[in-house]
Amino acid sequence: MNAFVQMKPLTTCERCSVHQRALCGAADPQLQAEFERLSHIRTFRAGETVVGETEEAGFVGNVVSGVLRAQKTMADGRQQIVGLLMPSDMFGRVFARTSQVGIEAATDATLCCIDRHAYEALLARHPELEHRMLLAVLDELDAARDWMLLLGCQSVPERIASFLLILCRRMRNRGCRHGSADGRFILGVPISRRDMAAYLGTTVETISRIVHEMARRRILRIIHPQTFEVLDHARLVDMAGREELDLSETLAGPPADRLYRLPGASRAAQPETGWRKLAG
Amino acid sequence: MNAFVQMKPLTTCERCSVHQRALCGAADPQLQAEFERLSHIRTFRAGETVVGETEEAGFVGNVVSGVLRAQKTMADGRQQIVGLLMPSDMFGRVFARTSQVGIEAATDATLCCIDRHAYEALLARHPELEHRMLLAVLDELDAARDWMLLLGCQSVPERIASFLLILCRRMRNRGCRHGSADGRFILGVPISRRDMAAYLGTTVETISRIVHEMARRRILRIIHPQTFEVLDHARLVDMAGREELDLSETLAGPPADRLYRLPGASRAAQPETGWRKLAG
DNA sequence: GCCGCACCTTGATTCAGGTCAAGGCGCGGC
DNA sequence: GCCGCGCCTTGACCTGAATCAAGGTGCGGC
Repeated sequence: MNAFVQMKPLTTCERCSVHQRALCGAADPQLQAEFERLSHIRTFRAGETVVGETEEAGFVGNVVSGVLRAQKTMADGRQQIVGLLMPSDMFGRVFARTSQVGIEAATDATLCCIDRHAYEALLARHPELEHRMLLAVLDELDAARDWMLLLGCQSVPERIASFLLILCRRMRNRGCRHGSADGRFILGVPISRRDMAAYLGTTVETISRIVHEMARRRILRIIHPQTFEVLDHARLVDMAGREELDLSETLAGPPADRLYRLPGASRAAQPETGWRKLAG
Repeated sequence: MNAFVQMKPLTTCERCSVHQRALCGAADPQLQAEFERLSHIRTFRAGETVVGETEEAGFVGNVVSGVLRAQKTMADGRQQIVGLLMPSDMFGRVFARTSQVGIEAATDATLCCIDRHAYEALLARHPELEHRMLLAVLDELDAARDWMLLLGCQSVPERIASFLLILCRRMRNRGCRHGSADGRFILGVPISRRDMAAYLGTTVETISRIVHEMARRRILRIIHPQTFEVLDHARLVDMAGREELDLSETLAGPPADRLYRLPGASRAAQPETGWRKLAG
């Protein structure tokens, strides 16, 4: 495409940092104009509630910057974070009064919001948009099931390693090839220990202990409570006990067409405990 | 509608027991004819694999009878069941080579199968079908997140009580007002202890202990390892620690517009242990 | 009937990780 | 600077549930 074609000034949406990744970015010009007209930017401070768990949200939207947590709370206050929403991720529940998932800002955040009913109408008028939405929701469902495996089967050290690897992958997928320019891999964790605990189904104390043990073993270095340097990626993968989280091929070059190994022989094998198997 | 209108003989699909509940049942006549032409019935014996976890499934479909388990397996053999599929539920993953979820028959099962690509083509040609699919997948996502709360926050006794309440609800939703005619509530658990353990993120031994303890406390009666009589529904709800699983209103009559209580004061409250709080 | 197998139960023991308690650290406000 | 608060860390201790180890039970096959 010729550069001169773009002489026309960019619209607000076209200048949006997540426009390329979000659903709205794939829309045709007419639909984009509708998005432009219907959506508006809202900002939230860390800790503010975007959508209460039990309230009917009037709007849905996309994260433009910052991180949201999607969480569920039990009557006695126990909480589980069921998803971390990063820039370009959708939030909110269409076609239902409520999904019983609350949305809060985990960091200061900028959101692109759109009235829920207006968005539903848009989906009804634009099957291709609804199709892309279906693909996105199917991916979310896959991710949720993956997290069920983590919560149901993995030890806490394995969960922490898996979480860090997923953060690594997300960073890489968003184009940050390394966290730092000099080839070291700096990993920023965008949430507090408390949120990590609520996401991983554990406690802040246990996370602190395990992260420090990982530092003692030179798997990572703690630069700051929320900033690590990954020193030994291979052992991090080992620790996660889940080869599909291995990123080595994306570090080394383009991914080979992956070969998935068969499940282990025993149907009810026990975990080789995180620490025990990594003699150290 | 007049009975005479139905003089025309029913098609195979129209005679299908899940036709009313499944996606295909909502289709217009022309689309239904396509379903009729493209789908075929397959049967599986308990334990057989419908779709391997790592293989590309050529087909998707609906459960007609029996129960399937959707599961994920780690390299060392640990397994997590991420969903139980009952009659009228969909299985399989459209628009992806694989979703890393295996499907196995938990009981003998009859499935209505359709070629995946044919189904995708159908979705592309029929936006109203795709819309209904989106609604179904959104519901599945809600359910998956609910299960994440169970796995991440609840004690094993709470999980078991929640599971039994969910089974009660499903039975009721499918129109079985009581499990038995004489007003007693008989609950058939359609899966083995092993599958319950893999679904609830625990072990068969722990399930056995807790179920028997529940029997000792007269919360339920064990008629058979997979058949219980629910004796004390209220204490079962208490034990689950999750009021939204309460079915009393559906037992008593039409649901009142539910009032959801606010989350507890403390953000990191601890569970009152299943047994302790039910002094017994 | 009897065997063999899969599934379930029960008891003893262990241990991962939660709980409780006590600081440390960093940072914003005054 | 100094205070106070929120967040993180660390240690001691406890316990819920996993693990290990026997049996029991029911059922299909022969």
